[in-house]
Amino acid sequence: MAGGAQITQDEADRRYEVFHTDCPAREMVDHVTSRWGVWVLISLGSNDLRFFELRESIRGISEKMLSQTLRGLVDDGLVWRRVEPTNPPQVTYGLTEFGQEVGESLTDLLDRITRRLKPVS
Amino acid sequence: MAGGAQITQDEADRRYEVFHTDCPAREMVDHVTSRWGVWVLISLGSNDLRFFELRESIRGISEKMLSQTLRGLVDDGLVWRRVEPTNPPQVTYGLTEFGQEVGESLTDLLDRITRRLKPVS
DNA sequence: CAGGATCCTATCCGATACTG
DNA sequence: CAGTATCGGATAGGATCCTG
Repeated sequence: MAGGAQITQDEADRRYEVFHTDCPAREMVDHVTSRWGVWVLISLGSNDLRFFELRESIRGISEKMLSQTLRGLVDDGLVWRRVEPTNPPQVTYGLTEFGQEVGESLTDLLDRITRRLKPVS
Repeated sequence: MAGGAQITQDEADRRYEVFHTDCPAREMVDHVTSRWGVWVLISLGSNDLRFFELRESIRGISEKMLSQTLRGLVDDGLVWRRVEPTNPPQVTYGLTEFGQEVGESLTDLLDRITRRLKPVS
């Protein structure tokens, strides 16, 4: 901070809106950064996955929370859902364009943290 | 996904570790993406702030959650805390180097979401 | 396989009151 | 100003059982 962050009043105003309780962006961020949403979005970043694949890749998640989280992300337009009417049924999830954008940020966040925590590895 | 994400087995293995329940990186991500942690880190990204400035800039946060969140972030090494022994006392918070890295990712995430939600503004 | 429904517990979190 | 302490309600989330 020493240098002093120079921002215009306009930028400050825009930023301030975001912190308002009923700001739609804030709500979306809260969804995206929810306990399990983060990991679903990161998981789907590298591959489309089926329900059980997600459950197995995200250690510790319950089926209830996985389906609940997925439903929320689909509603938010971050994740798509494709049902194959086979027997047994197959349901695949993947990221929409928006979801990919968001997922990249989250993966970047994870990478930065991982790098810090394991300097040598 | 259309292009197909090519990752090596090594990369896949490394990524997999992260999803393990007791992975330290995962715990850190959970802290960072906590309900209020996100907004504290983003707020401090542009300026060091005092307690009441944070409380006022993050609409809807209670004093309890603010101090609790700050304590956690300080413990994690993301935020520093400076006490001026004046009367009345002044306490200032700011981002450590690590906190700045993380904050940048979060700000980037917020920007992407904001841009999506207001295509024209 | 992919979930929905139910029950129940842990915790989050806000409101309020109090302290240095 | 910058917190802490306590209480109680809301909600997240796990376990289990059940279904198409």
